[in-house]
Amino acid sequence: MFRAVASRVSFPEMEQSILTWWQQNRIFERSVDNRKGGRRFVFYEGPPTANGSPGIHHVLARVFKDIIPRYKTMKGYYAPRIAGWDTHGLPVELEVERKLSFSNKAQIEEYGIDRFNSLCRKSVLGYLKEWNTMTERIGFWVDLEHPYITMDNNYIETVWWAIKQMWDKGLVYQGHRVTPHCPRCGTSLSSHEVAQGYQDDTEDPSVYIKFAIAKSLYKKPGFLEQLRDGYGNRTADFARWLIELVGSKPVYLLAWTTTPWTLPGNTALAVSADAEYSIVELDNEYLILSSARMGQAGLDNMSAIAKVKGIDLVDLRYEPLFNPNDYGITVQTMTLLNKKGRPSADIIWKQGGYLKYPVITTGFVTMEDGTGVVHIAPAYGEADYQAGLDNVLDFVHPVNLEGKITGSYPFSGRFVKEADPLILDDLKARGLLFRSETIHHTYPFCWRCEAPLLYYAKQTWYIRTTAVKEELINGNQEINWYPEHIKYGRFGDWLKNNIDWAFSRERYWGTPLPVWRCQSCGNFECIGGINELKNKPGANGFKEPLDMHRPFVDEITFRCCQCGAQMKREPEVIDCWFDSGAMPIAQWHYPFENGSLIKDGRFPADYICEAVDQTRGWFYSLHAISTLLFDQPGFRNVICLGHILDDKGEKMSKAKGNVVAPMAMIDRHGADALRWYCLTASPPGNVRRFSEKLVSEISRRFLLTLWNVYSFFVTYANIDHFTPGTGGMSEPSGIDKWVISELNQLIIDVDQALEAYNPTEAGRKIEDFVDVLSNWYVRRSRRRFWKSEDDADKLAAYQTLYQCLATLSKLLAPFTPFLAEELYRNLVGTVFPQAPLSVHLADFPLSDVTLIDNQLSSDTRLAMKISSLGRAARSKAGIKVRQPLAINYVGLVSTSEHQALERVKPEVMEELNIKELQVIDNMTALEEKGYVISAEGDYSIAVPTEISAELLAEGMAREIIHRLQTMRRSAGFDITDHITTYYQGGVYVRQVMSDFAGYIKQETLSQELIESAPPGDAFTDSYRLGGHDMVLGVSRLD
RNA sequence: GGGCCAUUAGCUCAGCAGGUUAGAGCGCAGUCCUGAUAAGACUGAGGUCCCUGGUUCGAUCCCAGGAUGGCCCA
Repeated sequence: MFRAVASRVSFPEMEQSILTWWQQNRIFERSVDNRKGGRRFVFYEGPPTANGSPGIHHVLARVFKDIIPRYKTMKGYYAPRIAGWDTHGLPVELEVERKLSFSNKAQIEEYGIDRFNSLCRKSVLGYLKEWNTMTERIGFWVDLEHPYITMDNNYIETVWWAIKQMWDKGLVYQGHRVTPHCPRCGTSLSSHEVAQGYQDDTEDPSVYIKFAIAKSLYKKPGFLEQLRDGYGNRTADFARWLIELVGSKPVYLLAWTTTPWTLPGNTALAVSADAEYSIVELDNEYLILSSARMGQAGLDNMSAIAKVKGIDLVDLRYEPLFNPNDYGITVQTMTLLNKKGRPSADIIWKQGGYLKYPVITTGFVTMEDGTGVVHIAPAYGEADYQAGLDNVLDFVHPVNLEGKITGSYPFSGRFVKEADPLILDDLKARGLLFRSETIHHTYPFCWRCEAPLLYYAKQTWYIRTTAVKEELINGNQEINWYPEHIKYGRFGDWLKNNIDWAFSRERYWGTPLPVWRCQSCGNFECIGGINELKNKPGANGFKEPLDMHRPFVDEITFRCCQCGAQMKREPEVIDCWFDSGAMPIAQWHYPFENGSLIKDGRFPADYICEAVDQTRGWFYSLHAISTLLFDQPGFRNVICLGHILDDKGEKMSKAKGNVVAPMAMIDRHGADALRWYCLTASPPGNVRRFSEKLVSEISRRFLLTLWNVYSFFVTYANIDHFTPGTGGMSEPSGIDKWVISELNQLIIDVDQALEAYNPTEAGRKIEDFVDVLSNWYVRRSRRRFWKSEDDADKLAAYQTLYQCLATLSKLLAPFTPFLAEELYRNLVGTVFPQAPLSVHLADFPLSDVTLIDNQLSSDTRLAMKISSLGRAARSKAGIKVRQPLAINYVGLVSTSEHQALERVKPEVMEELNIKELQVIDNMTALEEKGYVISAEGDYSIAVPTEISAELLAEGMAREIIHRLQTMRRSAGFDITDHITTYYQGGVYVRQVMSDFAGYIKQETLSQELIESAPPGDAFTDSYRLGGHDMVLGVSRLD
């Protein structure tokens, strides 16, 4: 006997009891351990931060993370999975800062880094319980008892080891980087924070500045000759030509900017190599600007005295607007290797005591705005900085971290925005301001204090990822991306444009940068482990128990191996993306423990899954670190999920109040419903609109339908004491063979789709199958289950439906683990004691291809099609299906389908309640005879509207049966109860009752049909059917 | 400003080497069936396949340009 199954079900309650059972029997652990001999399947969990409540997008990710390893486990793979928590980083610090109402770094230092970090440590796992509850409740199987945690000493030690590896290969260096900086908070902001603070319609100056060509320099005796030696004839000849052209009049390059305060930092002007530039005369002076931009600069009607290409202007020298040497500002040269290989020329300039200030070309000069001559200040823009490196420009930075001008300028000491008008006044007085206006544009502000952000070059530690750029790109070839376009799209482009990874942060709560610097000679040393640090000569400052975080690690010093002075740690911590990217090794404390993990198959991952925003986050850090350390990608297959929006297509945010709480959704609809929604509602890579309506719809349409089939099966199987695997010979009918054929095809389809990391397609196939199982197989086979004879046909029906449900439980196990378990334990567990205890310990079903019958499949499709058309025609004619009809005629275009129709004829006849079905060529003739025709595509069907008295009587009998059945149920009788039926009516009713007595008795389990008023205790009702009044009554027999 | 993705019925989504009449579910209107019953089936209404060009005998599909939305980056 199966456990009785009610047709009504609370999925959340059912799931809870399954959940408890799993925990009691440690099913997850066993599902993993059982497969220990099998091939490894490696899944990496991208660690979330548990300092906030999990959202619906986390559920989406976890469902997709879960399904593949579950499937692989059932396919025989050994797939241990470890949970992980990301615990470091600015978001954690900001959360704590908010709690303490801090607004800048000075307050943190004042408060004490130790106290601050201990609050971070407490705060970061504050929502761990909620996360674990959610994770377990949705059935995401991952080892939550032994998670990796990025703030653990062991984890940090591996990260140090990784950095040291890179250090030893010369891949770690200190350089400058331009970052968005909040002058009020005194800190850099992450790109995420910057994105939050853009304000449209910000008013800023829009000014055109004249940069004077350094004529006096060119006129110095011997200078052009020197230039010719250093830079070649072209540069010298062009300079000479220009000087001669303008004669005694001054000549200016006209540039445009919206940030006058960056002008003192200007050290170059950029032009577009291919663009045409005009030299125009105005008020006894000459201006050079892009021909295409003259209109916007107010020079519409000017005619050029000469036109040149941008490339001609390159290396032309101009006078600084503010010579830094005059204002006490240090000039640095951007020291990286000069890629152009012309050191000699720079030496000439420097020896002459001249500033460099050249015209250069860059790719980013546009003709969209400005003058086609772009002001370059390497200290104040990322592109400018890069241009500075490429061209070995001078570097001038007269602004401090509070955003105030330094040096001895007339506007020194002012905040940059306040300095803007003073700078313009100064330039105007010297005749260098060509035009001054204002514009409205988008500009970033600090999201906390609303100060305008300034882009500064700051000192930062880098990992030279560009050194392995080719390897990164080649490694990407081996990764299967789902959806595919990410591979050469977003991710591929990112790799193609790879720049070195600025991985240090001037913050507090993070993995400390393991670099010590000698306070005397400046020698750097990188430390790759705790023992290494302890064994350093003169190592000092350790505290037990060891905490590798700041400020404790800052206390540790040792002796410089070069000069013997004290080595102190550099103050930075590292980017938390490095932490998570190092998880393949750090979760195992490699190489201090688990030294074999690279060789024993624990690296790389076979599968990872996160949302699309991780392309530049975890996907990249994982790929980069794996490539840097082991010269291979860290993962082989990745599902990249789209984002979730609310039902109106808007981003979910706490401020808007449209955030969906996953647990509430699960409490109402169950985890399986939510899982099924996530897996099948839309392709994983797409943006999706979430709405509770869709979840409940899925629950109704799919889960409840399946449940009803299951409940139907169990109810009748128990009545008939059906026990799978026992009993005599069965005789599978056509429809049995058909559904078994569909089932075996389904196994193939689902298997292939999951193998191809496409759960959505796999799920949709299952949906289709359950639909036809319920609405064709069960509906059409129902009578076979409740007929009274226990024959081979009935047995076949039970065996068939049993096989479908038992197989479905296994196919569904990775998708809806709870419902699958419920089905399996009741259908399989109760009957086969030797079978695996849980569906999740079972093997994935194997298809028997010999049972797949394509002809049967297409025949049945035809039967469905014709039946559907037949019902449509009846509907049009107003004839109920319950009314038997003598004949229907079918029109078919394809002659091959004539035979097919012959094969399914009995089924269609039964489905349409007709006595005969014939193929006919000429439909129009029938139409003239009053038949009602319904047609679609190549198919048509005709139904008669005239019905014989005999058939009408039969229809009446069926009508009466229907009423009696309804009464039985209303009276509360059991399905198997036998009854006595009473009736009263006219002659016609009496005739029908007697003509169809056997049929009526059989269908309604009536012992007798008695024509009399029903006794008082009978359930009674009166009807008017087809114009005939009658009273019916039913009473139960003991 | 650049890159990627999406745009098909009121909503959520399928679809198509380019091929006659583009589908499903929900919702709506109507009908039916029923011992799966707080289910189910059928029918109907509902479409500029985002727009404009191009390629083609033929374009929802391929190409170019544009619009809108989303994401990433500036």
